[in-house]
Amino acid sequence: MSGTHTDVPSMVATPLVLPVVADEYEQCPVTDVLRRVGDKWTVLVVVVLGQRPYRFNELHRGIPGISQRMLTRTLRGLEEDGLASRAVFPTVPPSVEYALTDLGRSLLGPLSAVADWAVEHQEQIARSRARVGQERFTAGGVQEPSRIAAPGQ
Amino acid sequence: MSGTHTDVPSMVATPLVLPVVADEYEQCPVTDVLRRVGDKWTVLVVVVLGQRPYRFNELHRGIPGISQRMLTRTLRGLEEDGLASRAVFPTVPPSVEYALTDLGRSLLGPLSAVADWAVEHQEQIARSRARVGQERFTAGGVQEPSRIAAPGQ
DNA sequence: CAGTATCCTATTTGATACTG
DNA sequence: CAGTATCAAATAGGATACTG
Repeated sequence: MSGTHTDVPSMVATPLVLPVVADEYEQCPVTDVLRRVGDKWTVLVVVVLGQRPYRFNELHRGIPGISQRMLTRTLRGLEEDGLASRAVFPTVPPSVEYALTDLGRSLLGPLSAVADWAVEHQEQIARSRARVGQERFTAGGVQEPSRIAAPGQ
Repeated sequence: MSGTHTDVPSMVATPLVLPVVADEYEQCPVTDVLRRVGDKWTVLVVVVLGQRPYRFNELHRGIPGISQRMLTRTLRGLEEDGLASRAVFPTVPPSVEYALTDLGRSLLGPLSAVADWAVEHQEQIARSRARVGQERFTAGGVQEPSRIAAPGQ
């Protein structure tokens, strides 16, 4: 990470002294977006809207499995953050068009960095999960009786 | 996003036909990592471990606000995915050292892309939230009576 | 069409106490 | 020191029904 947001100590010795109060993390912009982006549907909606503007039910059909309620909530969230726009056309029946804003489109790049990483390493991760699952079933021993003799305090 | 994982239609016309079953998204590697990374503590722990290895209570002190339970769970998750390693030294009292693996370190880059985006746009997002909050209080009208007359069904 | 309202379940997180 | 166990609270998510 860049280090601009929540300054983790540059390289201080134990004990580490973070310049933060107990819950400053709650307001950390990085934690903030990652939690939004980490919810169940946001990324998917952003990616789909990244293709072109969509109307509500069109999105609903386009993202199988999402409930009307969650689609609404997700879109409201994106709108609130200025990532998507909502344009209402007073026709009958009404038509509402959602589209990414410039800000929303600017997120597509960074997002794909993580996405690419995920795709690239998915097998390795899957293998790790399987292996750790096995180890839980078998072993009970200590891995490395080496290196450190006694911990500092 | 790269398009390798969940192929969103390249640019097909309405109605869009996603080549996915209802809940294939649940197993999408991208959704998968983003949900892990979107939890409350994982990114923070990864970033701190990105500095150097830490022992358990050292991490606990280094991340104010995290409970012992969540620190354990977060670390177990990272370990399971192969992002962090856990080395037990059979001293008395016991000493356990956590560190990022190569895989874990390889995530730092992609993560910082999103992190930098968040830092860069945090004010714009904050302003948007404030503005939308205001609009909820005031307006009730339609924004754009323009462009479309009647929606296609 | 594009939602809202309500109810309910599941998952996440936190607080507290105890242990090898 | 490095956890585990248990319980409670908060939040996310889903199903269903109704509406301008």
